Amino acid sequence: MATKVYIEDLSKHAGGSVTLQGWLYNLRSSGKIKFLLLRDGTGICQGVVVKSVVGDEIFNRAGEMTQESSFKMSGTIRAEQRAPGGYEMDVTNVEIISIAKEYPITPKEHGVEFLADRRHLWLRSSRQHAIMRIRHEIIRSIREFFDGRGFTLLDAPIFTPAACEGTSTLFETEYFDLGKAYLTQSGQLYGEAGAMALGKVYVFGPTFRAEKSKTRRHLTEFWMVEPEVAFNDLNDNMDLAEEFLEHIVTSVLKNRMQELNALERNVKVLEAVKRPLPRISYDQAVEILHKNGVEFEWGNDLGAPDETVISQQFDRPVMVHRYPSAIKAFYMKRDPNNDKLALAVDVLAPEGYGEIIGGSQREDDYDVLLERLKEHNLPQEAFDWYLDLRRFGSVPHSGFGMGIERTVSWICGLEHIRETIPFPRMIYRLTP
RNA sequence: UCCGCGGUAGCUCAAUGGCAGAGCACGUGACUGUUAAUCACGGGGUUGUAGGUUCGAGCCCUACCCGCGGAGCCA
Repeated sequence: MATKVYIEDLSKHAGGSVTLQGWLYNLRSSGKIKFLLLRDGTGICQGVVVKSVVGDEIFNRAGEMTQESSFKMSGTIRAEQRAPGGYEMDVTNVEIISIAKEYPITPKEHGVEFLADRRHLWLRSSRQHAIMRIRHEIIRSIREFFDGRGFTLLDAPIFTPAACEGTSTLFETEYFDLGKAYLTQSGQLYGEAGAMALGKVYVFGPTFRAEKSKTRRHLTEFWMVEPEVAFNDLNDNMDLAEEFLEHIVTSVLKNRMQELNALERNVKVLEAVKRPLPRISYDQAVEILHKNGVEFEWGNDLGAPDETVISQQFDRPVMVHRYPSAIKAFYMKRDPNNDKLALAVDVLAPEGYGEIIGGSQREDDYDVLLERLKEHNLPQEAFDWYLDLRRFGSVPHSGFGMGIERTVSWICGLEHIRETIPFPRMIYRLTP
């Protein structure tokens, strides 16, 4: 048996004799010559099986395989201009591992429900493969960004005793003798505790929202990365966010161009993501809406169609800051120059992908924060530990949260968020 | 929760109230350069469920089930 190699490393083995292991992506036959497309998770390579070269037994064996049968093929690697990957194999031997039953996902069109029901198989398709590789690159670059800047990863709990923004959107479960527990909808409050301990932290994990949303932008379970930095004000926070986004997009362009091409993504849009990102106030955003003929009343939150209109004015993500405090969370600090505004910032992705980042400078004054809790009718006991952060050496601090799946959706240019995560959880989907 | 669209072969979809169809997939055969290969032949159906109108319903009506998209909410 020749050396076992992966398809992504084939360029190092040109002219060499190797073995590939994988699954049959497709088979084309022309009488005395067969073309086997082997998929191994790193790429797809075509093996050319010629009857007069391998003999009847191996030739017929190759023809027995069905789509997604697992097998090994050995032979010589040759540069081939016609091959999508640049190389193909002149096969000398084929070894079947397992013949697949009739595979439901053919290289033709399928409907959404059909594919979603077979998500565990759908992941094998080249398009899903490309998305998962880009998702991984995004996550890798996120960790690289923070790890390279002195941040400490702080894992927040998933079971929480109370809501951080009200209970209506929380998944609830029984927790032994301690009553109800909720699945976290954000690790932020714990991130703030971490920032007071370690200065610069990031929380990275799954979050849960029981919103009955049924759109292409919503999951009930999604991943969020949430940096929190002591002594950062709102401007520092925006500086961090734009440097962060630039780093992620640059990394994907550098390391996953092949996958972006497989998705037919227009990379010009991504190449434009360079600092500085435009920063506009909520007031300016409202002006833009009015100029574009959108009826919008100051004080309302921006809806998805409003965000699209605003983002279409720019060629890169846009930061909208200083929203009306009435529509923002209790922990956001008010603007000292205008009590009606919160020191909040949302980053809107281009092309109508909407909000991918939401953040703020946090309220650091004990008395003000206590007042906000009361205004929002939140139970003070549940937040006593959080108030401690203001009792014992409170400092200005800021942070933001970025939704991984919306970011993947935008960078990949996808129609629907369900393709951005291996096994999506949505209001009407819990399987597979 | 509300609004809109849809459900016909394994898949994607056609079918003026009048014989249930095509492409792909699958099976058999042909083919030494195929790229979602091509060509020939073949097997494949309780038209989402229940009722109603009609000489006759995939098509019209009622209810329900399921799916998709959007709004609100949010990342």
